[in-house]
Formats: sequence, structure tokens, C-alpha cells
Amino acid sequence: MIDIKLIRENPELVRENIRKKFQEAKLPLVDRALELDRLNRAAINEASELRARRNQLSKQIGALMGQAKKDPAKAGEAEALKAQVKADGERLAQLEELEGKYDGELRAVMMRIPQIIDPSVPIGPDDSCNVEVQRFGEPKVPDFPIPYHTQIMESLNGIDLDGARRVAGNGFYYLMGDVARLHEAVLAYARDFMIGKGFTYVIPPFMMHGAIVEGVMSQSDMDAMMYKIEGEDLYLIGTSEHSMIGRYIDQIIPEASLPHTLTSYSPCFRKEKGAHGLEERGVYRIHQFEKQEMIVMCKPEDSMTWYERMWNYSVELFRSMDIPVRQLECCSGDLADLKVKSCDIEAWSPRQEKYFEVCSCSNLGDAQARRLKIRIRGEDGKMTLAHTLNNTVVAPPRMLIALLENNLCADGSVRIPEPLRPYMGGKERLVPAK
RNA sequence: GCGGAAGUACCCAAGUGGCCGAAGGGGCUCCCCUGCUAAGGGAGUAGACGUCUAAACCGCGUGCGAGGGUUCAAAUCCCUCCUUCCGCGCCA
Repeated sequence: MIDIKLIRENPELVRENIRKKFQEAKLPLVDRALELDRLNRAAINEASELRARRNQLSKQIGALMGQAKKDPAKAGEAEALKAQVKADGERLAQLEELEGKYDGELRAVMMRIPQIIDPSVPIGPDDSCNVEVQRFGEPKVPDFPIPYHTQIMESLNGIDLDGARRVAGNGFYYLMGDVARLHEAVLAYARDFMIGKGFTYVIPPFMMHGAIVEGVMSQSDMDAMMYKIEGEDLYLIGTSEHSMIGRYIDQIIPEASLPHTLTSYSPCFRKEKGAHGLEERGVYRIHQFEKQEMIVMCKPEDSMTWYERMWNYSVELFRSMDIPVRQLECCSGDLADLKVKSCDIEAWSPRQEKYFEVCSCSNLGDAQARRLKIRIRGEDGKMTLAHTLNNTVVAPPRMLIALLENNLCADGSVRIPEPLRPYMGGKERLVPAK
């Protein structure tokens, strides 16, 4: 969400930004916003004047009522004033309705106008124009065939998808034995990795109220992703970012306490509406998974530095587990409307001989903060909107695919990367059953 | 989940329809006096949001847990909800 003042002062810049994102259909929204803003302010001004008059007259009525006890003639004057205020009341009620209407419509329009993207974002209409910036580690293809990840897991007696389907349907899994343990090892290692970077470990609520959901995501995302608890004003979180950022709603943060650098663990629940491709079977795209996340809330001038740092943490983490990765910069047309800049960290899949997404790092600028009213009180008392960023540390079911594929040996065993071994009881290798 | 009590500014707290955007105390800021591990006196102390403005000040509006309602007028009366505390129940 951008500042309405920016549209008032520089609508052309906002239009240009929309064109850069190849969303021409949204261009009329700019004029619509200007129109609604004008109408809204006119209504506010007229209503304010009426309220001011009501307050004044009501005071006079009070005084007259007091005098009327001694001088009955004053009662008539009071009645006359009452009638006038009552008459104003009807117009005021109309205006209040208009205020609500314009304000609501304006907000809806503003929600659809995209955040101004960073000048460094590559321009392109869709994900085919995303830019590979840099590779880390050698993408190797071994001379033996790499099976689909579920087969590797099955060979280790580590997964039961059939059972999960009976119990919860498609999109769920039972992880078992060493694979389940490896899943937890990855999470625990990633958690400690981030703690080592100075982040504060947080376990947030896994459910949240509707009002928070509306603050942290768009209506369309909500429909496509969120599970609602029947009969309660509660939704299951789709990522801990939701409850982590929601925590700051309507809050004023003292500048001295910034930056807030947090790493949160949570299960994530997603409907994942829409068609899923052949390569998204198994544990790639599922209704429930677990994730370690990083969240940073900082001063505006610091957000780009944090952005760079954050995606680099992901690279460092994956490299420490011997997984080759690359940084893929998101182009303008593929960038979500709330984001100023974002990139994916993709892990190498020796089976597909291509990279696939394992982390997504985003700088939201002040977009989220404006929606949620997250402000910073400066040392000088001035208020500014905070900048928010988030990045995946690791989402183990999916990253397990990369881990298993990249560490598979010709004999079918899986080498456990060094840093994970302490979390696996010292085990160095997973060996297939039989 | 049931019963009881409560939610007012940084904190405590008074306030049952107009004279209340809110007494009093504490804290904090500034000033004066005194002079040394202290004490006394005075002044100031909603923050926020919206609007107005080139911007700031001022003004106006909103604001007493939240949202509705009654009324010319609501901290105050009515309804719904939320939160906290105490007791009981249930549960890891």
C-alpha cells in the first residue's frame, strides 16, 4: 500500500510504476483514487464543521437548561436550539455514511495499487524475465540416476503418503524415522544458525483473527491460501510471517529498539488452490509444512542493507549443507504488489538438472507498515513508518528434496552434511532398508 | 466453560447526562531556592490520527478497552464483543 499523498503529488510516478509492472488495467485506479480522495475530504470537511457547530450549540443548550430553572422563558430558547441541532443531525448522518463509503472504497482502491518498486528491479512481464544474479557452488550431476524424492524417502522407510491421504487427504505426509529426524535436524540447525546471526528465536501463535489476516494479506491471497476454523474468528497461519508481523499492528516502536531481528518457527497451512504440476508431487507443495523464517523490522534507510544480508544468510546456510544454490532476482511483473524488491534462493536439483525455489526474500518497504500502522518514534519524537522484510530460513519438507538429491550416493545411501550430524545423534549416513 | 469484579492519559486514581479532554497523586521535563550523598517552591505534561497549510504553528474534528444504540448533548444510560483479575471446572 502506498501513501495517498504520493498519488496527490505525483500521480504520474504511480502510473509509471504500474506500467513497469505490466498492469495497465490498473491505470484507471489512480484517477479513481484521486476522485475518491477529493470526495472523501469534502465530506470530512463538511461533517467536521457540522460537528463543531453541534458541540457549540449543545454547550449553549446546557447553559440555557440551567438558567431555565430560574427563568422559564429560557426553556423556549433551548428548545429552538435543539431543533436546529437535530436538523443538522440529518445532514451529518448522510455525511458520515458518505465518509464511510468513500473511505472504504478508497482503501480498497489503494490496496490494489502496487508498491513503488526499487529502481534496481529488472523490468519484465512475468517470471520468464527473472534474472539469475549469481550461483553459489557447483551444480553437479552424478553419473547414476537420481530417483524422485519420494522414492528416496521410501527407500529409507521415511515417508507414508498413502496413510496421510487416508487420514487427511492429498497434500499431507507422514515423515518417519531418520527422515523425520532429519527434518527436525534441519529446523534445529537453521534455528541455531539464525540465533548465531543475532536473531531472536520466536514461537508465534499458529492461528490469528480475521482482522490480522486482512492486514497482512490481500483478499485474493486469503481465499487461495487460508484455512478458517469453523465457528471461530480464527485462521490457521499460512506462514509465521503472518502472526509475526501481525504482532506489530497499531504499534509505535521506539527507534532505539530497532532493528528487530527475529527468527520464527511455525507449521504453515495452505490451501494451495489451483493446478499443481507433475514436479510438485510428494512433499514439494503441501497443505501443511514447517518453516523457520526470518523477519526484520527496521528504519527505512536500513532496509536495503538488511535485504542483502538476509538473502546472503540463506545462501550461507544452504552452502553449509553442501547444496548448490543460485540467487534469482524477481522482475517487476512477477513481483507481488506489496513488495519493493524480492529474490528467490533456488537450490540445485541434480535430478531435474535445474534450480528450484527454496527461499524467498522480500523487502516490503513501508507497504505492510502503512496497512498495519506500524510506526517508529524517532529520538526526536517524529513518526515514520517502519520497513518490514522477511525471508525463508528453511522450509524442511521442500529443502529435504534438495538435501537428499544432492547428498545421495551411488549405493543409495544419503550422506548427512556435517553441521546436521550433532542433531542426528552423530549419524553420518542414512542407509536404505534391506 | 461457569460465577464474580474491573478496564479512564506514562503509572495509580476521582468521576452516574451539559460547568469534563477529563480532579488528585506519582513519575517525567523545565525554572527558582537551598547547597551536597537530601529537601522545598513554581510551571508544563494526552500520545495518536484526520482535516486545514507549500510546510510548520494555530484552529477544527475524532478520542475515557472496541463496536453499535439512545439523546440537542455520553467517560457517565442501553446492547454486543474483547481483555485482565479472583474463585470453580477442564486440560498438556
